[in-house]
Parts: sequence; C-alpha cells; structure tokens
Amino acid sequence: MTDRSSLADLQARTRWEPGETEPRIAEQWLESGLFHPEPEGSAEENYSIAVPPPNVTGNLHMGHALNGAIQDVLIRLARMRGRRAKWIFGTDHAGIATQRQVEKQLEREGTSREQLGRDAFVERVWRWRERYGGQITGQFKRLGASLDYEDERFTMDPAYARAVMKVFVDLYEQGLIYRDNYMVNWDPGLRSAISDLEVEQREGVVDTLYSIAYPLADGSGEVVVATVRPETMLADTAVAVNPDDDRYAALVGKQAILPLIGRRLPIIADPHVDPSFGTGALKITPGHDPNDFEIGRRHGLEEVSAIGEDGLMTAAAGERFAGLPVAEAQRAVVQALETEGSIRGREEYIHTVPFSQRSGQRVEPLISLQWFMAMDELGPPAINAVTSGRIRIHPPSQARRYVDWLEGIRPWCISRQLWWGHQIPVWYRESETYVGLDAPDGEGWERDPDVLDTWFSSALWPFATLGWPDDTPALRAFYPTDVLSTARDILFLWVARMVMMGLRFPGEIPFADVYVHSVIQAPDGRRMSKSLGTGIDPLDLIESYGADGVRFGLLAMSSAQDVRFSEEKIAQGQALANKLWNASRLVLLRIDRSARAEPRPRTVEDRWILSRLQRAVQDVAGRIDAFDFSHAALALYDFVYGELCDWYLELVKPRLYDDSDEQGHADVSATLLHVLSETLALAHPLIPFVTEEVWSHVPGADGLLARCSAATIDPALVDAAAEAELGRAIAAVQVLRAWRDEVGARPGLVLAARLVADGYEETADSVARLTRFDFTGGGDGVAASVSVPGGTVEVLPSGEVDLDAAARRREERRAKLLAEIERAERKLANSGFVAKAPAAVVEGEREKLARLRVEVEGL
RNA sequence: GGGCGCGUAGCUCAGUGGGAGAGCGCUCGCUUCACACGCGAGAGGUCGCUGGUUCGAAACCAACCGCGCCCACCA
Repeated sequence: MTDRSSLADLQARTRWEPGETEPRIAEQWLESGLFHPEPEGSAEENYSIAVPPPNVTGNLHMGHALNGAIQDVLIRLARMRGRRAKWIFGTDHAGIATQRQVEKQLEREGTSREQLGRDAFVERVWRWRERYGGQITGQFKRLGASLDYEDERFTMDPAYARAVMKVFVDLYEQGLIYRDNYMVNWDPGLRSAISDLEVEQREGVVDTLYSIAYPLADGSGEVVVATVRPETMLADTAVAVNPDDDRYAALVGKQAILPLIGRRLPIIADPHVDPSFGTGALKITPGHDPNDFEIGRRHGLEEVSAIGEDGLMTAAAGERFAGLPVAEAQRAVVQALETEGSIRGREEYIHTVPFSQRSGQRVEPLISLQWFMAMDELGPPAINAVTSGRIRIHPPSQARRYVDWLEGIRPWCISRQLWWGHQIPVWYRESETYVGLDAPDGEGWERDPDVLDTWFSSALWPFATLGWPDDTPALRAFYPTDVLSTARDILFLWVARMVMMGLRFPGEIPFADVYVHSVIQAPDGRRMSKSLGTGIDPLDLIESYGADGVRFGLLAMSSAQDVRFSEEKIAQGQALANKLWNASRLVLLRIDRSARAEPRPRTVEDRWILSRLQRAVQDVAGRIDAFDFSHAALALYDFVYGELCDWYLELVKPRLYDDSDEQGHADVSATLLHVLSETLALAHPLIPFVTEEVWSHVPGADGLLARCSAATIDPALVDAAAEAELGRAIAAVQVLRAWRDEVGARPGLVLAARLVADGYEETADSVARLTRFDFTGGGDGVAASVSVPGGTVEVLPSGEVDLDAAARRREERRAKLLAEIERAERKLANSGFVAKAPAAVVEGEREKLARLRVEVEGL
C-alpha cells in the first residue's frame, strides 16, 4: 500500500472492525512462514511449547481458547525476544470419543461396528477423520494462535505409532508392563476397562442396605452381613470379621452357608473389617469388590465372577439368575431371599458410588485379564523432578497435588476393549506370547485385540511429536520444551505421565514449567458444558468482539482460582483494541511521516510518558514471565487508557497540530512514533491483530510486527522527577474539572483565574488548557479558591459560576479535611503508634497532617 | 474420611499489616478537530459472622456460617 492510500485508509476507518481485518492478518501470518521455525540449534537456546493436543473430533471450547491465548502470549513474546520459537501442533486420536462419533454415524445408517468388522471399522474412522477431523485447526488460526501448522502431528501417525510401540515393548522387556487377571473398573456402557482416573466418585447416591442372614454350617446359628449389592452375594467366597471383635471370635475358622447357592464360606478374620459398621460381619466377594479382592488375595480365597463383561449374570450366579441383567438380578435375589426368610433388615443408605466419566454408567468392579503398567519405578523420579525444582509447577498448590497423587499411585490399567487406537503389540499362539514392534514370523499368530489407553500415547507427546525415538534435528532443537500449560483436570491423566515417560525415554524432563490455569465456569457458576446448556462458544464471541477482545478478556478473567465467565471482560478487550486503533490513527495521521522512531523528549510530559512506558514494559513483561496473565493484561489496559490516551496524547495535541514549529513537530513525531512502536510491541503478544494492522501503517515499519523485537527494557528512561511533576499537574486537572462540574460552569467557557501554586513551571499551560482556565490575565478579587497540590487556584469573579455551589463545595471539602486532620492528629497522639510504627510511616503521617492543615487554611 | 480454595461496590473480580480499587452497570454533563465501541464528573461498600494477635487488620490466627473443587477400597 502506498503511503498516501495508507493514510486515506486510516482516515476512513474510525472504528476497529475485527471481523473484516483479523482473518486477513491471520492469513498474512500463515503465509509468512513465521510460525514454522526450522529445526536448528539447541533446545537450550530455542523456545518450545507442545500444545495439549485437542481431540481430533473436537471443536474450540472456552478452555481451548483460554489456554490458546495463554500459550500464544508466551510463544509470541519468546519469538519477539529473538528465540527460535516452536509451538508444536497436532491432534489426539482420542480413542473412545472418536470411536463413539463413528459408531453414532453407523447407527444412523442402520448398521454397527460389529457388522462392519474391525478392519473396515478402523478404515471408516480414518476416513471420518479426513473428512471431519481437524476443524479445530481453523478455529485456532482464527484465534491468532501462532502454532506451527506446517508441521502437524496426529497421535496415530505411523511415526508416532512407532514410538508408542517402542515404549510398550521396552517397558514390557523391563518388566514394567505386564498382563494380569486383576480387579479393574469395568465400564458396562463402553464394555471396556477404564483406569482409576476415568472413574468419578459420585456422592449422595441413595441405596438400600440389606442385612442378610447366612446360616452357620454346623447349625449353631447364623451370621448377619450387610450389603447394598445383594446380587453380588452370589459370588461370595467368605465371611470376614475383625480379629479383635470378641463377639465373633468363636466363629473364626467355622463355615457359613451361602443362601441361594449353598456354597460353604470360611469365616475369616481380617483387620479391614470395621466392627462398628453394621453387624461387624462382612460378606467377601473377591470377584466384584475392590476391598474384598484384596482380602481375598491375602487369604487365598476363591474368586468367583457372577457378573460378566456383558453386564449379565454368569453361569456362576446359578441357574435361576444366569443371563439376567444386574439390576433385574438384584430384584430377583432380594425376592428369593425374602421367600427364604433370610432378610433381617433393610434401611436407606446414602453413600459414594463410582461412575464412569466416559459413559456415565455405574462402574462394575470385576476381575479381568488386562495389561498394566507398574508405577513403583516410574513414579519416584517424576516426584523428584518437581520436589527438586527442575520442573516448576505454578501455582505451587498444584505441585502438592501432583506429588501427593504420585506418592499414592497404583498400577495403571492400559488396555481398552476398543477398536480405535494403538493396538497392543502382542501376539499369541497357543501358549506362546510374542511382544515386538512387528508381527512375528510364522503361521497361526493372533494379535491381542485390545488397544492402549489414549493417555498412553499422549504421555509421549512432547518427544514423539519431534521424531523420537530417532535422534532428529527437531528433537535436539526443541526437547525439552519450555512450558506446558493446561487445566487442572489433566494434571494426573497427562502431565504426570508425560514427566514419567520423558524421564524414562528421552531421559530428560519434558518441560521446565507447568502452568495450571483456571477453569472458566458458566456465568451462573456451573460447569460450562454442552449437555447442561451452559456452554458459550468462543467462536461466537470472536464473531461479536474480535479475537483480540476474546484473548484479552479470557486472559484478564483468568487467575489461579476458577472464575465465572464475564462477557464484560471480553468487551473490555474489544474496547482496548478500538482505543489503541484510534490512538494510533491520531498519531499516524498527524505526525511528520519522515520522522524516525526515537525518544526525543523536549518537555516534562515527554519524559513522563517515556518513564511510564518503561514501567509498563517492565510490569507487563514481568507479569507474563511470572505466568500472571490477568495482571499483565490489565496493566497493559491501564497504560494505554490511563496514561497514553487520557494524558499523554491530550498533552501533546497542541504540538501535534502546530505546523509553525517545524523542529518541535519533528521532535514530537519522533517521540510519538517511538512510544507507539514500543506500545504495539508490548501489546502484540496479548492482542496481536490490531497491533499488527497498525504496524502496517507505521512509516518505516518493515515486515510483520510479529517478527519484530519485544518492547525495550531500559531503566535509564525511568524519570521519577518527571513523574512527580506531571503527577501534580494531573491531580490539579482532576480537582479543577470536578470543581467546574459542581459549580455548574459551562463546559465550553474559559474561566479567568490565578494559579497560586508551586511546581507548575512546565505544566501550567497544559493544566489551563485541559481545564479551560485562563491563568494569564490579571484582575482583582477572588470569587472562589480551589486547592490544588502545592497551592490554590483563585477563580476571578464572573457571572458564570454558581457561588453558592462553590461555597457548598468548599464547606464539604473543609469538613472532610477537618475529619482527616482529626484522624491524623489522633494517630500521632497515640504513643504506641509513634513508638512502634516504622519511622517512614510516622513521618508520612506528619507530612500528611501538615499538608491538610495548609489546605484547610487556604479555604 | 482427608486435603485445598473461595466469601470485598448491583454483577465479574483485583487488593495480603499503615488513608477501600478496576471493568461493566447506574446518575449528571459534553456532537471538545483519534475514538459516542467516545470524553469529563459522580453516586454506590458494617471487606461473610464472632473472637484473638498488633500502636494499627479487608489482609495474620482460631472457631463458626455459606459456597466450590480435589483425593479416598467402610460393606
């Protein structure tokens, strides 16, 4: 664009219109290749972040948008600081979620995955992914996320799958992955095992607690046990009592008869049994209760499975119940026990029950042949990485959660009875087992049908995306990564596992800092979710407010706490973008176009803005480095509104519009250009679009702002004297404006007055202009006097001032001053205060008192 | 059962030992030559409750009330 058309363009665009401009800028960034760094140099000198890979089925939700904004701020700032910055991009195959999507599609077509068969189904999922997957990519682009889209990964890519297989095989050979018949959380909806982390303990479930009598085998009586799951009694293999329970001491070693089944159950003693609960006797069902399973293993009890993986009672439940669904079996068992007269009581019982987060169904604990990963060897190094400070988790409370969880970690069930995922690299032939990267030679081998938990492959994300296990340039350039940013809910599911795998395989921590951001709740405080109807689509917000507004708003909202979504913050971001756009228009349309950006302070306000800018740069950058994004965003807002626009631009307008002083205009142009450029650089990581667009109109600006240097830190520009002097002028302006408003002076009218105050040598003209006073004329008499810092302004008589209002105002001010004086006097009369408070505080109080006294005398 | 956190203006939130803040909303004024998605000026708060520590508490401590989250194998 030529300079002239650029100016005409600026002149015409009195509003920042993100909808028209942002997509164009996003396109420019993508075409520039800026987001795709070549894999050169070392991880030490480079900067990288691996994005938490969204599900391939996913759409951008509020969490993605917030986390995207956070990571993009970090990446853009690092890039502007001259680091080779790579934001690793890709999607997750998301086993269950994706499989369900395609299954639903098949249902609509009147077929099912079973009818299709495994190979055809998996093929179908791949095609589904080609067609519908990766919508979220375009959504991230719209947000302005500077991910490396040119180097996209998928957790099912052949190379990635190779890494997954290698990790499995290695851990198997090292004895850390093993197959076992063990109690697992069975999800009847999914018909698959799930891990402990996918189980949600739901509180407040109302059940009936049945007391059931088991007769003693020797006919000497009965023992009464309590249960909320009477149908599981069909799989009982013992009755247990506490070893210290005198009531039952005589029964230990005897046998009870299991009603309905007739099996003889040993009566055993185990410390797990709480004598104070129920009758103090516990039925033991090793096949369907995690506690009982442990007790059973301790005592070598038989393990009976009465409930099958299909959710139906098995043959072991006896002829009467076999084949019934669990719920029906419960009714039938209760009915049968009632007929037998074995029920001794029933009461309402409210307790906590496990549900599957995946399907929402009640988890059925059962014994199943599954693959597990042992954690005893993997956990401690991962704990040490954090406790030693090599990995820093922010905020620190999350580090405690991390360590606590790892300290109590149990084996991880990694096999899933699904079709979509990384199929376990194990083959069987009769009694032989083969584990390897490729299928074994020879006939008759059958591969294990199960796939791995999706989190198994996600755990390798920071290095498998970079080509591990090969020693690639990308791996050398970008591993370990610098920051991992995520929500709290996957600290265990993902973050801890990445640390374990990173330490075990590439042998280094996968990232140095973990930032755990807040969860944004719906405005009413509930969880934001589609099913509750409380979800808010970030893309709709981008449509209304622009991506800059959404980014700013989400960052400003975020904190260490969970926060309620507030659309006002998004609007605040939009307002900031618009403000910056218009401030830039003022500067760019009025300056000397041949000026070069450099600080050329000529007045106190120039020194002031350079000083305030310097403080803002240090503050915002420091906040970002400390992962304090909300304060960084608000500090930027305060600088742009409260300092640059409200004061500096208003103060320099006379010089900016004065064409008679060529040198003066050139100087202020240079300084303004400097201030604008630095402000754009400072703001760019947070609100990249508007800053990039303004930059394209800055004379002499070459290329993209996203490629420029970060705002300069130069402590020499801090000028406390200028800040004090202009601070005084600002305070005076505010006092005088308030006074005018209260005494009803017409806004346009210039009032004659005398400025009788110290410290306004350089600022009196500005104060007069901004308050519409004329301090130049003489004149007699005083109609009113207004206190300003350092003295008073004496307003000369005129018919324009409501003297009664002025007097009223004076009296109000006087009363307030007297109250404050009394307060200060009381404080200083307090011997405890004078003796014990820090000297500076006492001195400050004395100065304040003196100041107040001077002012009240002036009235 | 254990642990963590929150309760400040109508709303959403800052503020962690020395005169209560922001954005939005509300009131009043302003078509001031960047912006009416604007500018200027205001109103509005027993800082959940009680007690304690301190010269001084919104902030620190204790108990309580209310809300939220995480972890946990008592049927």
